[in-house]
Amino acid sequence: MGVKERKERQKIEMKDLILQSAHQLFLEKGFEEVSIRNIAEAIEYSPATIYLYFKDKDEIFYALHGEAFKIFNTFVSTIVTIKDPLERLFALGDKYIEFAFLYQNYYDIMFIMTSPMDCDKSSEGWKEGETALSFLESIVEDCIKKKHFKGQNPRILSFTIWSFVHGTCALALRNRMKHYPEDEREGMQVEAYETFKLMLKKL
Amino acid sequence: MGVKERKERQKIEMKDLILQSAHQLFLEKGFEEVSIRNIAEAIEYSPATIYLYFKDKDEIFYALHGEAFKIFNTFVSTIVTIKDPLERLFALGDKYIEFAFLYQNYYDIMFIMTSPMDCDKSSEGWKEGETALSFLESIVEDCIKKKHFKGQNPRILSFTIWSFVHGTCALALRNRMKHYPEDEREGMQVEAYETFKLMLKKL
Amino acid sequence: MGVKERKERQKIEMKDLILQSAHQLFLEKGFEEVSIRNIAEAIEYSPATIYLYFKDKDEIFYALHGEAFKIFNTFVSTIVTIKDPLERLFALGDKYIEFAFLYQNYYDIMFIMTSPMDCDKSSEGWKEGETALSFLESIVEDCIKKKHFKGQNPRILSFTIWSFVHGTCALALRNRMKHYPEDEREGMQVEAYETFKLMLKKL
Amino acid sequence: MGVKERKERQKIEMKDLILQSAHQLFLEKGFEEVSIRNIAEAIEYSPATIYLYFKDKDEIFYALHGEAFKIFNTFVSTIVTIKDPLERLFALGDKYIEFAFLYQNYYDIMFIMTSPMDCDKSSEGWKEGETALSFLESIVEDCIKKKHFKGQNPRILSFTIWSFVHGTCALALRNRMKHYPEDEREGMQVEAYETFKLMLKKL
DNA sequence: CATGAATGAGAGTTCATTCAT
DNA sequence: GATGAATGAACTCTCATTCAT
Repeated sequence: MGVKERKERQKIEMKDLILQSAHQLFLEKGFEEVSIRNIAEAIEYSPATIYLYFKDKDEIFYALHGEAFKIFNTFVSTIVTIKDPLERLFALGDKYIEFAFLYQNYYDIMFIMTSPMDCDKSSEGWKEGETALSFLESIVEDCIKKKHFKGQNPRILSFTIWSFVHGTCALALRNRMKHYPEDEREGMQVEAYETFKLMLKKL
Repeated sequence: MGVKERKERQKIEMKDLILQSAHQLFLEKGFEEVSIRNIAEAIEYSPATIYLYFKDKDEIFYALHGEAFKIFNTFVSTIVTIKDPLERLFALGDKYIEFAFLYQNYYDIMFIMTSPMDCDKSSEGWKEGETALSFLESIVEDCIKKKHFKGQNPRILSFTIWSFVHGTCALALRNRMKHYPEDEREGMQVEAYETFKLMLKKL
Repeated sequence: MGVKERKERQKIEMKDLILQSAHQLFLEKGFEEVSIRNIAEAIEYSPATIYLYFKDKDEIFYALHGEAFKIFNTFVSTIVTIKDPLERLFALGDKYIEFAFLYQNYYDIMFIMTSPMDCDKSSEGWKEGETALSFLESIVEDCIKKKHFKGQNPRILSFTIWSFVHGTCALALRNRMKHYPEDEREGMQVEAYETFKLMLKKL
Repeated sequence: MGVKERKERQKIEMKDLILQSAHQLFLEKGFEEVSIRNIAEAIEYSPATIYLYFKDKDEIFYALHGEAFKIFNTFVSTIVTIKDPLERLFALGDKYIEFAFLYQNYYDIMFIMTSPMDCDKSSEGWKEGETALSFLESIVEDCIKKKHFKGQNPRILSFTIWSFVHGTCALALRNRMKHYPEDEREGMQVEAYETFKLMLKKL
């Protein structure tokens, strides 16, 4: 019976290999530009092999979608050690923005891309998505417990915060800051977030 | 003598027909996924015909982009009559969000879609874009003159505001509010904006 | 009845205009690269207009074929004034080669291109072609009368000469001299012809 | 164990099949007029299949070009055994002309057809071309050593000879001897070459 | 007489996918 | 389990040509 398990393990390893390669290419070239062939070449297998592990191209990207959220959750979770809830909240924002720019293409899949997100298949991926959101909400609740954001509804406020950080990232990632001089854009991002934090503090 | 004019009009009508069709398809499938062939089929003309009216695929996109901004600017300009700058600012936000949901497709083209936006060709389309932005900035300046937002830089604050309203719209339009019950989503939008306005007031 | 003639004349003028334009473009861009559209644009008429004067693209090129020979014959005829037949023959060779490089694309139609030369339509064009050949043969005959080329058959010798000059031009025009350094090619052409003339003299 | 080899062989056979088909079509219609689709249809495969064996249209041409030169060099090399250099030279001419008529299509590709010959890619194909030329030049040099062609530069003289033989072949292959009665054409070829040889002897 | 509008056909090329081996 | 070979369908774009006006 060890055989079965070994096979199982190998299958998973191969899937991982494919996903990693796809991930890599994806970051380098963007979603549309990556072809099954590219992925296959990168791992030095034939395109046909890919189909032994994934039904079609979409399935690969659903998998990546799930993975993206896993990476995100891990990336962001380092802040749990921060005691003060407000500081923790601010640190979460930092991390969120950092992630968006570090893993631009993942961020894009997670929060911007249209494509096959609507389908039910993606439901697995979204489990992770909800985790992320709950994480934010629980921190906001902690803040409220500590007398911040008096009178605010944690869900609404969380969504407000999310809206801001997403907006600032999405505008940048989708190239909508061109009218600002190139060398100022990054600074503007930072300062806008500072401004938003100030607003939160005063709330 | 009306012949020339009629032809002129027909030409414009045809361009419009193409644009509308393209518009529709871009939104259903995304820029990359729409082909000249698709557009042609949709309007029941041959692909070659498209090229009589638009140089290439990009040109179609730029045309839509430009159009969208024109509509946007008109739509939003009704608020100029509001005396109080803070109220004017809030009304602008209302209008912005209203526009995003009323003209979802245009909004998408303007602020979300990936596209050949990087090229310089788009400069024309972006004139209108800058107009929109300056409009926001001037209102924020007016607010500052009236002693609101003490110590804030109008450009940064404008970008902060834009980030929020864009974020809230983009999450909704791109279907990222699925974990909220469907009948609450709209309300959350509204309340988040209320919260944000409150934050601005306290700033 | 003058009306009919005027119309006739105008028709010919228009045909000429088209041919001239085609000629021009043809020299600039080469046969394959010229489109009906190009020609139409150049004379500031619509493509459809071309079809009022020529049945199709081929017909234009048959016409050019005929014109090419006319130009060739005119170009070459200046040498008739040379008294000495051997010098006249040599001058003919000079002119031939000069023509080939001056009107590369015409030369190509006349002597190299495959295309529709086989068809019977081109018979008109070939009348002129035969004129050119007879011209050469008559000069060779003159040389023989003057005791050159003892014992040679003028037709054969004419063909020998034609073969050489054509060969040297065809190799150059069809880019088969690339292994010679670029700056030597022209010199080689000249010297090869000098060598050939020397051979003729010694014959 | 023969599997790998069989596959190898099949691959080569397929390449050959494509080349032969392309070869055929190029000659019937000319390089520009042949499409990948044509070739594919001719061998009853899909267009995409062609791309499994050749990078693009050009590569097919280069392959044919190279092949042609290889055959040519082999065909012509039989004359090396001839002792007397002048006779060897004349025999080379015979072989050249024989090749041209025996392998009309290859000759056309090698020396007549327009094509993407200008690119550097063709360098491989041209190695063989240069071999052919050096071969001629070395024979001419041998002749000179034996006191023929007094005072002549071997490169120039070689090009002169090449020009003649090419000219005579090219005029025939490209149907420019129509004004000579059909049954005389071959004889004229032969006699013209005889005349040329006589000229060389007297040089 | 001239043309604007339209198109069918075709170019080269790439891709996701399948299937016999 | 892995793949080489193959393909159908699609892509953007250009061209010669037609026809109603």
